[in-house]
Amino acid sequence: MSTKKLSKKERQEKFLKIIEQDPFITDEELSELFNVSVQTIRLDRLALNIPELRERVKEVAKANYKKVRTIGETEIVGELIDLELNKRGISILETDSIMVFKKTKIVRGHYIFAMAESLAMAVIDADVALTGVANIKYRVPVLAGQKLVAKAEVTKIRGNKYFVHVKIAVKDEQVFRGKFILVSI
Amino acid sequence: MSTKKLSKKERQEKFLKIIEQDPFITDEELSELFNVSVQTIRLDRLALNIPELRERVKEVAKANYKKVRTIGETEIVGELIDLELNKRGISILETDSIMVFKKTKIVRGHYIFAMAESLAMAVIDADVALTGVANIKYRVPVLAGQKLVAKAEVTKIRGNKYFVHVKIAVKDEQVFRGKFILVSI
DNA sequence: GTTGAAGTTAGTACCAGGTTCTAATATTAA
DNA sequence: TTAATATTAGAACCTGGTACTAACTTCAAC
Repeated sequence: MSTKKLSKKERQEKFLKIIEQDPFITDEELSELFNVSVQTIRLDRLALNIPELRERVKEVAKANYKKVRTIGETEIVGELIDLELNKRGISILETDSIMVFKKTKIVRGHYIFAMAESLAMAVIDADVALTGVANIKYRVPVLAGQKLVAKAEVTKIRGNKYFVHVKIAVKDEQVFRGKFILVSI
Repeated sequence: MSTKKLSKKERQEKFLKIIEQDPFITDEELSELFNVSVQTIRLDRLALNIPELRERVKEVAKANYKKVRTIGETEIVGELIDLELNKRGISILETDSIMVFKKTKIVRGHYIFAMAESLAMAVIDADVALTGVANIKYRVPVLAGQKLVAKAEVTKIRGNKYFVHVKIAVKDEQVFRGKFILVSI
């Protein structure tokens, strides 16, 4: 309830910021905030092409629901396209802008790591596996939008220890390599 | 629209799974799916304590709104609680159930890796840094709910290369250690 | 000061996806 | 067959809107 009234322009500029910052705000709350009628808020939303509360909430929910399912819940980061158990496997991952550092647009290392690690896990024929040791090297920065191709190869199996090499490339350029020792439990 | 009718019990068991898998489904769609009336669906929701569609969507949105800000957008995974640039840093991360493998409830390696890597990056006094090489070891599995404390130490600086050791512990038990070589650009 | 356009407010009818309640009808088990 | 359980139906109400019409305020320009 800011007491002084802003001009239409000022209000609409602030509007955008507020909505971005808090998509969960109702028209009524906004009308109190700006000290204008609900109808004015709705005209503003119309002018600024901002969907109603419920649609905004749904957008946030859906956008993030996907994300949880890619780096959170699914058992593999990237898409498995070939697999020969205990021998080799290939997965691909389309990088996008949510994976990057804002400043540099370079894909954050842990996405690449997650891709490699989960492929290494998929490729070994064990019910449950844990990464024991990993030795990795990033060679070239990856930019948003580039398609990563990961190839994993099982090099040695000793008891419940699996030695897996993973190489990730963009086109023909290797951007990452890592050696993993996985332990099945 | 499964043609055969299930018993109340069977229906309610399936109900839970469906809602978990797709929180965006309306009562009407559910009623068609189960071949019962909308009222029955509502009684089921009441019995199972499942909130209405809009509340479910809001929950997903809110839960993930936070998460995007931790593993998606912010530059550091975990909470930075102490920092001496170019020397050392400490961060903490409360693990939760979305970070785990479903089967084992063990925290997925890349969360731990992301925590370590981002702390290593935070601790060096460079505008932008990339991980060049990392040498890591997971020692003990981490379970959901455990609080991770990461300590990073800069051991050497040579030109634009920074050598950082990161140790992560749960209480007094070390669960992870890693050596990172970061390159500033 | 008057006028006209832009900006704001008010009100009505309607919608989805519900809640809460009462009451009637089906199904099933004893 | 009957009692209990499960299911369906319907009415009134709710939130947070859309879409539309109409009126009222401001304020700048003449």
